[in-house]
Parts: sequence; structure tokens; C-alpha cells
Amino acid sequence: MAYRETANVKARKAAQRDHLLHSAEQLVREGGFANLTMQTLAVAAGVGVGTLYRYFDNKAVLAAEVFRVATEREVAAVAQAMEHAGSFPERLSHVLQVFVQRAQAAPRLAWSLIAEPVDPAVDAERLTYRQRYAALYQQLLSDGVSQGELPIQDTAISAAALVGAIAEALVGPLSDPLPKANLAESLTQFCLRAVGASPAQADVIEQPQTA
Amino acid sequence: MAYRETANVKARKAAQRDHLLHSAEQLVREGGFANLTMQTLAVAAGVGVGTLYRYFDNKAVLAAEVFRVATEREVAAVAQAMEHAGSFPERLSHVLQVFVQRAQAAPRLAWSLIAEPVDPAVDAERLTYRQRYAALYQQLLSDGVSQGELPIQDTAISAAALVGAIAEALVGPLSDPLPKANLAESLTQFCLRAVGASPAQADVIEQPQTA
DNA sequence: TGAAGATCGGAACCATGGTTCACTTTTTAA
DNA sequence: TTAAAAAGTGAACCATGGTTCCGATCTTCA
Repeated sequence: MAYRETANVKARKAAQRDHLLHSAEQLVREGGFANLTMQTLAVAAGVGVGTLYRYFDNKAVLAAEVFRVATEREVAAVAQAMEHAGSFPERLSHVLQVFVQRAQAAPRLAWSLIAEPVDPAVDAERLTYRQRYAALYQQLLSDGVSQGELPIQDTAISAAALVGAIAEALVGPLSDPLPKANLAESLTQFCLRAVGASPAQADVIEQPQTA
Repeated sequence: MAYRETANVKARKAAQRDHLLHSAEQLVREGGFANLTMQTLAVAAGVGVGTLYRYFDNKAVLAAEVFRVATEREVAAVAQAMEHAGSFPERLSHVLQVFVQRAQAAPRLAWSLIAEPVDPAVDAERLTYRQRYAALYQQLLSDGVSQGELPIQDTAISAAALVGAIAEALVGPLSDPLPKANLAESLTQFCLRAVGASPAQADVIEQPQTA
């Protein structure tokens, strides 16, 4: 017996894995999942290709994990935004504001997570997360309905439709040219009405100062 | 001079091309664009692989054309449904009914056209057609606004959001298990409210008789 | 019928990018 | 310092599926 895995080694291994995931996400931020190849990742991370396979079984697993880490962050942000206390319109408006702002801050990543054509393994993750989002919105809708703020409706369908509407408004054709300053407001209007909330003013949207 | 392209030959060529496109669409209906390879298409159409290249420059062109033909049909159906005279709610409701019914009649094709991960050339077509749909809906919305049936709104954003909501509700996670008989109605409610139409009963949905 | 022109066929070819593997280097504990 | 064990390396390998090519077959028209 002359070698044992010390805490030191374990930490280094974990750090390396993190480093690889981080490099991979960086590549995706720059050029989408299409830009994430084992060769380019190896170069970007400063390791040999073989090393990648010491940390991830294969490319699909790696890509799926990158997707998961990034999306988990977004879901968490939305979930947190949803905890915001207040009336239904206030809550939904706040969530949308957070979601849109985050997406617009990293549009390429948003596009990759929401709409980029990716390999089936990653796409499967996408389904999972759309369900996660839908579940979050469905909960919000249930709250609204049980508080009498919203009319009775099939919250599963409404939630899915919300997810689609939000996604398309964000990455859809129109968003390409310019960031659309009024997007968050218009989208909020749309969503509030869609689920039958009274269209009262909800939340002041504070624009982050530019320059 | 001993050979000239006769009308006869020209007709045969066109027929062959149609035949190839038709076979290709059949493959897509069965297993999505993933199922459309040059080899399988050659077998399915009963021709050699080389023949395919006599009619289409390369695979991307072929796939894009299949997509175009199929989607054009759907867009036309929606456009026609939109000509339906009546109040805004009647018109939108009628359009949605047509769209949903067609999609549910060929769910796999709908999935391929709306959501399947496909190669970039085809995906570009998708963008185009989403814009086409959005343009149609935007027109409908403008009509509604100018008739005073809808509140003033950014119709470009509303239209994109509608397209997303409809697509997601159709192919989203929830629709997988069962066809959701109430989908068309719930979705119609959602969309009418979203754009600020009065949620009055619009159109009786006639279910096609099953058995 | 025959010569020119065009299509058909499908095995061979090739490009891309993921995966492997024999070898080197590093780490650990005695 | 040394042996055991693991991690790192990257050129070679391989699988998939698109693309090519040339001989065989079919059409046309004088």
C-alpha cells in the first residue's frame, strides 16, 4: 500500500472537474453548444482530450451537465423571485422582470438554453427544465386561483402556455435586432391578462443604469 | 441534334421530384427528421442514392424543402382560417381550433415541425415560418385593435408570445400523455384573455366523431 | 435503328468529430 | 528514494452518414 486518495487529492479532483465545466460553459456562452467539442474544450481548459474522459463518460454526459448547471441557476433565480410576497400581479410581474433581465444580460446563453438545436441527450434535459418552469408557474397560478385573484382554469395548460409565450417572446425573431426595452412590460401585460388577472399596475420596473 | 427535353420528360422529372419529396415527408412523419437519411430515403423511394443528388444539391437543401412544403401547408390552413369573418374572438378561436386539430391529427409531424432538434439549415426555415405565423397573428391583432375590440398593445410582442404559447401548449411536456380534449378550449381562453379580448363564448368547437 | 444526351444505381469514398490506449508524469506512503 | 496507483496526454482510431463517380440503362429524334 503506497497510494491512497487523500483529502488533498479529492479537492484537486473536484476543482479540476469544476474547471472543466466552467470552461465548457464559457464555450457555450461564446458560441452555443455547437461550439462545444471535445477538442476545443481540451484546448480551452488547457488539458489533453483524454483527461476529459477521466471526468465525464462521454460528450453527451458532459453537455447535459453543462446544461443542467446553467439552467439550474436560472430556475433557482425564478423560484426565488416567486417567493416575493404580494398580490398575484406583483409576483408574476416580478418573476418576469427577473427572468427577462437575466436572459438579456446573457442573450447567447439564453438562446442556447431555450432554443438552440442540440443533441437529444441535452434536449431531454430541456424537457425536464421546461417542466420545472411549468411546475413553478402552475404553483403560482394555483395560489392566484385559490386567493380568488384568478378565474378557475386548467392551470397545467396555462402554465405551459406561459412558458412558451415567455420563451418565444425572448428568443423569437423579433428579439434579434434590438433588446426591446419594453419587452418585460409588454410581456407582463400579456401574461397577466392571459391568466385572467386584473391588469392593474403591478411592479415598478427598475432599469439597471447603463453608463 | 438528337435529344431535346420534351414536355413528356419534363413532366416525368417533376413527378419524380414530387415522389422523392413525398417519400421524404413520409419518413419524417414516421420518425422525425432524424429518420431522414439519404440512404433510407433512397430505399424508401425505390431509387439509388445518386439519384437523390440529381434532384437536390445536398441533404440540407432536401430537408429544408421537406420542411417548407409541410409547413407551407399549415401556414396556408391557418391563413385561410383567419379569413373567417366575424368578431375577433370568433376569428381567433376558429384559427386555434383548426391549428390544434391539424396538429393532433399528425402529432409526430407537428412535433418535427415545431420542436424537433434539426440541422441548422432546417432550423433557419423554422425561424422563417415562426415569423410567418407571427405576422399572421399580428395582422389579426391589428384588426382587433383598430376595430376597438382589443386594447392598444405592442402587437409584435403579443403575436410572438401567442405563437410560443400555442406551440408549447401543443408539443410541451403535458401534451405527451394524452391528447387533452380540452386543450383547444383552454388554449383559446388563454389566448383571448392574453390579448385583452372580452372572454365571451366565441365558436362552438365541433369534435370530429371518433368511432 | 442509332447516336447523342440524360438519368439511374449503389459501392467506394471522405469529412467530422467522438473515443481509445499505450505511454509519461505526478502523487502518495513507507 | 522507491514502488504502487492514479491522472494526464494526444495521435491514432473508428462510426456515422453525406457525397461522388462511372458504368449501365433509358429517351429522344432524325
